Amino acid sequence: MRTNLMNHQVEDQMLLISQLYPSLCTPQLVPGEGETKPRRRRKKNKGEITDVGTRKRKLSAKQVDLLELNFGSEHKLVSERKDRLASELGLDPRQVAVWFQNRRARWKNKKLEEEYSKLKTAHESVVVEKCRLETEVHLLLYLLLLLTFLNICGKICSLRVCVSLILSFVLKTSLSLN
Amino acid sequence: MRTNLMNHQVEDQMLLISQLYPSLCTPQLVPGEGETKPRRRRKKNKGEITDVGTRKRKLSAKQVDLLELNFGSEHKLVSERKDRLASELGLDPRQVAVWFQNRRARWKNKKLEEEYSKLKTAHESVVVEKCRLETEVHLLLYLLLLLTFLNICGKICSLRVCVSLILSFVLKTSLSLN
DNA sequence: AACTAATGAGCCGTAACAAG
DNA sequence: CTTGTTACGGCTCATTAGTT
Repeated sequence: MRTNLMNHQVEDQMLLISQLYPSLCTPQLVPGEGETKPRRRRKKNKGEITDVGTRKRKLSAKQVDLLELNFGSEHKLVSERKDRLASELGLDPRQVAVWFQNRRARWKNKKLEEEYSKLKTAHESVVVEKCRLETEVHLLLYLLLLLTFLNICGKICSLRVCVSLILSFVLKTSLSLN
Repeated sequence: MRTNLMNHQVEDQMLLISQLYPSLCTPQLVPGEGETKPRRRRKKNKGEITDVGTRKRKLSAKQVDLLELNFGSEHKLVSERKDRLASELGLDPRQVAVWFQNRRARWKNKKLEEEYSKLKTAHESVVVEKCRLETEVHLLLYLLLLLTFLNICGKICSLRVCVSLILSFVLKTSLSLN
């Protein structure tokens, strides 16, 4: 709750104040008075010296709105539209052109930022999927190993069965021969 | 930042400004009476673009070099160093502070760009690896299928061998019994 | 001690300009 | 026009210092 509440409409009042009490705006230039205690309660309007020279450096919200509207429909600016806008807004055509230039630059930067965040999310999702695939590969390798092992075991068992069968056959025949 | 304040004063303060920063004072600021909005150094359409002596809007290469040197050693700026730099460069301390602020902003943007390109390369490599893993998964699935098939075939063959063995055994015994 | 206003410094957004 | 640079206004935060 400070001077930041004083916005566009208050500027004129501040201007009036600064005109009525010009000494308030230049306290540092005359610091020799009242050195005893009154250090506090210096003019609080120090931040916005909306003097005659500095008036309206920033465009008003209404002007910006209209400019944004026009920018939304078309980023480029032909001189015809520029002049029309300038007269509508009460601005210098040069100011309108500069505003559009800066706006385009800002838009470009914002675009880049968007690209960055998009790329970031895409990257993260791809990383997640890569991890998933890695675990899948590990699982599949394990399965492959297991299956091979089982295959070998099966072969061994089959071999054992065959061997036992052959042995029993041989035994039986030798016994029967005896 | 009292000088910042004085920058916003009315015409009677302009004398002070010009005394403090004669090289920076733009002459069109002094007669700032009829200008409604555009207060700032504005004179591009005036005939006296050629008074280079009073202009000096851009810092000289030498000044920028020294500033860059100092920025390289330390991005932050304590008031002591700021004042020293300002006196060394013949600049307003406010200008030095502003320059460092802008330089930090530029550095930040550059950093972001670097981050972007780094992220991009990382993203691309991860995408490549993901594709590799996908083909690997496909290959492993194929191998798994093949091995399972071979396993089944092997079992069938083993079964056939066993059956033939058993059959021959039965035949032999029956023959020997006969 | 708690409260509160003033102040200083930093960051952000942006106007204006300059150079290319 | 685009890109880069200088400067300013507004905001936040931490610190300081007068008031209660």
